[in-house]
Amino acid sequence: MAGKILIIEDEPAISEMLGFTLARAGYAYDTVANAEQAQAKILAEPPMLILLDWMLPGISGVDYARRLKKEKLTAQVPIIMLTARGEQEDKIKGLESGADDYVTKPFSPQELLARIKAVLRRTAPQAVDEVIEIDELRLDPAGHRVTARGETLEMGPTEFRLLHFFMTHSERVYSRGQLLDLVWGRSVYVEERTVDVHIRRLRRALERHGHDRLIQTVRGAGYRLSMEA
Amino acid sequence: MAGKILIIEDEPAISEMLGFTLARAGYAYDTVANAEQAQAKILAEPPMLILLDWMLPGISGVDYARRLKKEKLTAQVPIIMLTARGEQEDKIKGLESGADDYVTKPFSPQELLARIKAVLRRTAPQAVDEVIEIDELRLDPAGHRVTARGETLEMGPTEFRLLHFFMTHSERVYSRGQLLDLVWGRSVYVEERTVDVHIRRLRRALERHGHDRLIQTVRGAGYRLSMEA
DNA sequence: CATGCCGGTCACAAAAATGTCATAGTAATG
DNA sequence: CATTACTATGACATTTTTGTGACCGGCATG
Repeated sequence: MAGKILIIEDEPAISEMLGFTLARAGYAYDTVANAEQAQAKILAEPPMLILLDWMLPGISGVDYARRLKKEKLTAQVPIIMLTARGEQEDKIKGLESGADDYVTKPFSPQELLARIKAVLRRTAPQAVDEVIEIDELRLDPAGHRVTARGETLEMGPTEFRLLHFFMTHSERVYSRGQLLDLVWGRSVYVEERTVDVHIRRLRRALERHGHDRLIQTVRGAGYRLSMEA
Repeated sequence: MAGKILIIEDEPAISEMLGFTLARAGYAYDTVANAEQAQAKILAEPPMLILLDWMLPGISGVDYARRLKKEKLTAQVPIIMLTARGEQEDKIKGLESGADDYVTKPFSPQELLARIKAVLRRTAPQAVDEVIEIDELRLDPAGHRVTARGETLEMGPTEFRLLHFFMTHSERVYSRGQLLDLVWGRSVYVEERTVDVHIRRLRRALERHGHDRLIQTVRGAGYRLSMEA
C-alpha cells in the first residue's frame, strides 16, 4: 500500500480507538490532534486518505476540509468527515466542503472500514486489500505475495508496487513520468530511464510462467499491462 | 489475552455463577451490578467483551447496549445480552440495539462459553483460548505452551504473544508499527526496530524443528507467518 | 541483596534493493 | 539500407533494510 491514513482528531480516546481499528484492518496511519500538526504531517508525506473530526480546536473541520481541497498538494486526497450530529444539514455542509464521505458518530468499526474501502476504491484502487488475479497471476496485497500456479514469485518492493499498480490499472498505457508519480510517489526525482530497469526486473520476476508477456512496451508512450497479445 | 470480560448483572446469584463459569474457562473478568459501576470499570480499562443482563436497575439492558455502541470507546467491544425471555421479539430488539449475540436464561455454561468463543472469534481471534496448530506447530493459549512434535518450545512472554498473534493472523504481512499496535498494545512507545529483535528471539525459539521458516521477512513491508515457502 | 529472567536499545555485520551508466538491440523513417 | 530514436540489459557503486550479538536496567524471586 502506498500511503497512510491521517487521523485528525483531538479527543485522545477516539483517536486511539480509530487507530486501533485501522491497524487491525491493516492500514498504516498517523494521528494528529489539530490542524497545525496535520499540516506538518501532510507536508512530510501526503496521506492517501484523511479522517477528519468535524470539530477541531481552533478551526472547524468543515473549514479545514475546504482548505485542504484548495491546496494542490491535498486536493486529490479523499476526506472522510467524522461528525457527531446526525443532522442532514451537517451532512450536506460536510459534502459541500469537499469531504468525500462522512460518518456520523456513533459508528461501528465495520461501518468506518466499509466507508474507507468505498472511498479508496474510487480514488486509489491500489490501496484496497483485495486479491487481484489476472490471467493466472495472483497478487495478494495483504499477504504481500505474488503467485502463479501456486508458486510464489520473488521480487523487490518496487517491483511489487509496480506490478500492483499495473494490476489495478490494466489495459492502459502509462508514461515513465506517470509511473514515477504514481508508483514511486510524487516529490521524488529519479531518472525516467530508471523505470526501464524496474520494468526489466519485474519482467524477470514474472518470467517463470511466462507472465512477463503481460508487461508490454508501447514505443514512444510508456508501458502497460494487458492480456491482449 | 488482551482483556477481561465485564459482567453487568444485578442478581448476585447469577453474577456469581457467571463468574465461576468464566473463571473455570480461564477468562479474567469483573462483575458490576449496574450501569454506573460498569462505566467506571470501562473507563478504567475497556473490556474485551461485555455480558449484559437484559434487565438492569434503572436502565434497561437494551438501552444500555445501545448507549455503549454509541460511545466510541466501547463501540467495538462485543456485547452478549443475557435475557430471561425467550421471545423472538426480545431477541431482535437485543440485536438491533447493538448486541452481538444473546443468550436466553436458563442457559448452560457450555452454551455461554460457546457464544463467547464465537463472538470473540470474529472480533478478536487472539482472545479465543483455542489450541491453534499450523504445520506441526501447536500453540495452546490456555496452557500458555508451544509444542512441536510433542516437544515444548521455550520462549519469553513477548515472543509467545507475538507467535500467538501471527498464528491467529497468518498469511498476511504486518509492519513493525502494526505489530507494536497489535501485539505490544496501543499507546506504547517503543523503537520499531525492537520488533526485529523479538522476531529474532522468536525464530530462535522455533528453530528446534525448523519452524523458524514460518516467520518470514517481507522486505520493505514487515513480517508474516506463512506456510508457503 | 544477590540472581536470573526479560524487554528494549545499540552498534556493527550482512543482505537486498535502488538508481545510473554504458552498451547492445530494435523498431521507425525516408 | 543508413540513420535516428527509443528501449533492453548487465554491471556497479550506494543506500536502505534487516539480522544479530551484546549490554543495561527493571523486577520478581529466593
